[in-house]
Amino acid sequence: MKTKSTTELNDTIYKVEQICKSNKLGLTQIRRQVFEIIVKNNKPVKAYEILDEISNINDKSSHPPTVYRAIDFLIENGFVHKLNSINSYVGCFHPKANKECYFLICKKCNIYQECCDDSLKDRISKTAVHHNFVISNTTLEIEGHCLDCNQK
Amino acid sequence: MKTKSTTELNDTIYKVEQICKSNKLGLTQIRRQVFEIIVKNNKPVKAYEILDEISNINDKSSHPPTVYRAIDFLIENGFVHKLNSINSYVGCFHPKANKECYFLICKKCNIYQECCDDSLKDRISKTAVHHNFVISNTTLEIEGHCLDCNQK
DNA sequence: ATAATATATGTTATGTTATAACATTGCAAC
DNA sequence: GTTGCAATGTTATAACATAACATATATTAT
Repeated sequence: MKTKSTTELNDTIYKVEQICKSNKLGLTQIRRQVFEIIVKNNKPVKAYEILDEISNINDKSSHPPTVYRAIDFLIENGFVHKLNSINSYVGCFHPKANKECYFLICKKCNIYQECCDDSLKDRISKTAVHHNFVISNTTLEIEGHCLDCNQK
Repeated sequence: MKTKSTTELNDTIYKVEQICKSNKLGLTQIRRQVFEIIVKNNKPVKAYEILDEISNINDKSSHPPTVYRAIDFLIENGFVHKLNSINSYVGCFHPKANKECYFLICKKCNIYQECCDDSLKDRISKTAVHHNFVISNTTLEIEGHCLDCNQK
């Protein structure tokens, strides 16, 4: 699975900054730090891993609520997604473009890919309609093995 | 959302008993109790709720591993599914028929429905193929509101 | 029947993930 | 400059889950 380039990472961070600016969302230092930790990791990150990194960066120990609050902010605004199946967080590489994101998670190398194609989205929404159900939030996480790991 | 009838519940329990018998799976007392608690609740159940009920039934306090081990057995054999988005467990009403199950979960009344249609399954598997990905496990949980709750 | 083995359960302790509740700070608007 | 609000700090604890080892129960081979 292809990892993200530095350019992609910086673009993503820049994009989020712009969105926050134009929407008057307070991208405070901590929120920014948490976001950077998540996107730069390039793999799903755990809340307590973020907590450790934040503590290191700022040279003083932080507490869980600090991190969870930042994560909440980032999720609310579509900059980060939670992978429920592995209690981890990942950056969104097309913030605001998709409300819903679907993921492929490689169990071996732990790298993930977003797979938000419309046909899948359509299929899910048709399923909901068929059951008279109004969607507020969808979790689709496909675990397995990516091409690289499968060939090894 | 329609709840399950007593007949359906009993059928499900009976079916699981038969599957265990013919596959030489030890459906021990605790495993059976945990399964019954899950299916009879008719809504997603939390591990510690099960723990309480088990303790009541058996008139002595049980410990978390007892419940989690039973859950593991039931999940491994396809009798129960975990809803990762809400850390809860639900019974499967067509055990063994589907390896993967997809769910609609009403945030208001907390009732859930399975929605394992083939077209959805196909779409997901096509998505995986398209990304050169081999699926081992899929989590699809659609949260929102069911017809009844929406009309209120 | 009995020993050997495997399977399941009991028990204690602890690890991991997440939030409640309240105090404090920083900053903008009046 | 004080009121109000958003964000953060801090303490404590809730909620979810497993490791590790002891004991019991079932299965099987002899």
